Amino acid sequence: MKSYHHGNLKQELIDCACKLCERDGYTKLSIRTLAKESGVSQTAPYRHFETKEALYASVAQDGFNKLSKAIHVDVDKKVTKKQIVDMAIKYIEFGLKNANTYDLMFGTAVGNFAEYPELLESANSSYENFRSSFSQLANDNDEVIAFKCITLWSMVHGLVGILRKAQVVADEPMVNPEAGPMSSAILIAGNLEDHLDKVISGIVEN
Amino acid sequence: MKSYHHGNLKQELIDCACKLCERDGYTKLSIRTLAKESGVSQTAPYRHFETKEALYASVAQDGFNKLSKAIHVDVDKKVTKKQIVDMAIKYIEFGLKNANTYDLMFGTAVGNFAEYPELLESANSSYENFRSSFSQLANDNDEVIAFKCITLWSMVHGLVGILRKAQVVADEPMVNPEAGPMSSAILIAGNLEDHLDKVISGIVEN
DNA sequence: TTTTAATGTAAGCAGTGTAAACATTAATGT
DNA sequence: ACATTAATGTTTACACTGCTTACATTAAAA
Repeated sequence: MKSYHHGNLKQELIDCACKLCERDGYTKLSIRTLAKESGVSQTAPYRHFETKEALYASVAQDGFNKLSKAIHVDVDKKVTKKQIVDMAIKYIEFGLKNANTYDLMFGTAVGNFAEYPELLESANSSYENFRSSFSQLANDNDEVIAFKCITLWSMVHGLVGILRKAQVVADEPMVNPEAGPMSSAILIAGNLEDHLDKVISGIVEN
Repeated sequence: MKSYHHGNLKQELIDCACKLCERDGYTKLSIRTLAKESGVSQTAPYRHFETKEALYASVAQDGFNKLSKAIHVDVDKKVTKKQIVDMAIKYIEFGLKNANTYDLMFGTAVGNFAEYPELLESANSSYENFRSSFSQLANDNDEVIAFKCITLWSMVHGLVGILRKAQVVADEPMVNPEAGPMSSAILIAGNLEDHLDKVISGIVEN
């Protein structure tokens, strides 16, 4: 027989929420079904998450941790441009494969990261991974590096959003550059590495 | 006394929804309060919008129309680089000033634009404005132009997302490039025109 | 071993999207 | 001019949501 106390409810809720958020989108997630899934009463989750947003924050944090792993490159040896290109590709792949989680990480569902210090830490750490790797590629002072990082990050982050929209209409038989932004986006997706190589070169040597 | 039929309910609902969505975020919008606002029964809106998503689609469409106006440049004379830089700035300003509407336009609240042909049309038209202006700047074939357009759009679109996150912590007293992505983003925001000029040059001449 | 804090439950409020059945009126065809 | 029909509105109701309050159980601390 099961005991009154669950023992590991918080983590189980997070794990389950991560799965459900990614599968159905965070909009569809309800605390009640989450509780049911863990065999616990409707209001039990509120002992571990003050609000639904707090739960979202945990899911987002988990997302940033996974992102960090996904884009990690070994910083011991000198970082090459190919590695940064690879990093960008990994980033984009992460955004596309974990689209719903990505929404939680970069959308407005969690209004202010500062209210969730652990989330803020994971998010900043993700960026710091990227920044420190990139900084080995460009011979610039910190401020210029910061500019270039944001430029690259913006582009890659923007691409994720645009490629996702494109996938919705991706079963078009023919891709015509004049047929709208989405077709063009697909064009890029089929050629991602070359594209990023060019763009990153442009950013670094400027 | 007021008549049984409203006369202009659909448009009034859209207008009201646009306002409320922008003010409070689309998450907070409820069909019931919307109906109340127009002095009509709770379910009346369903005569004009099959689902809440359909209403969102109308708000998003309105957003794309406004975006088109905001970034419009006169195409009669030869387009200059300064005009494209200006366009980018206007785009970013639009995204920041109409952040909640922007979410509706580029988020996942409206799953598939193809289900709302008018929305799709407005969205494509926005992009076509941008593309045709940009194409006058770069002497390339359609495919290369498509690539460059998506690159610039991605960057600008990505910047909107990142700058928005940055604003949340914008009251930091000191901005230090090493203090995380958000501080760096603010750095860019204070220098947007120069930054974009450089980036756009990089994209065009490549 | 008592006290206390952490973690669980039960019941209930106010709000939501939306479906179904019905009412009123504007538009249309003869 | 009038009957019919389609459009647009209302009422009622269902199943669901986040969250609050009051209470129960048990693990941890004194």
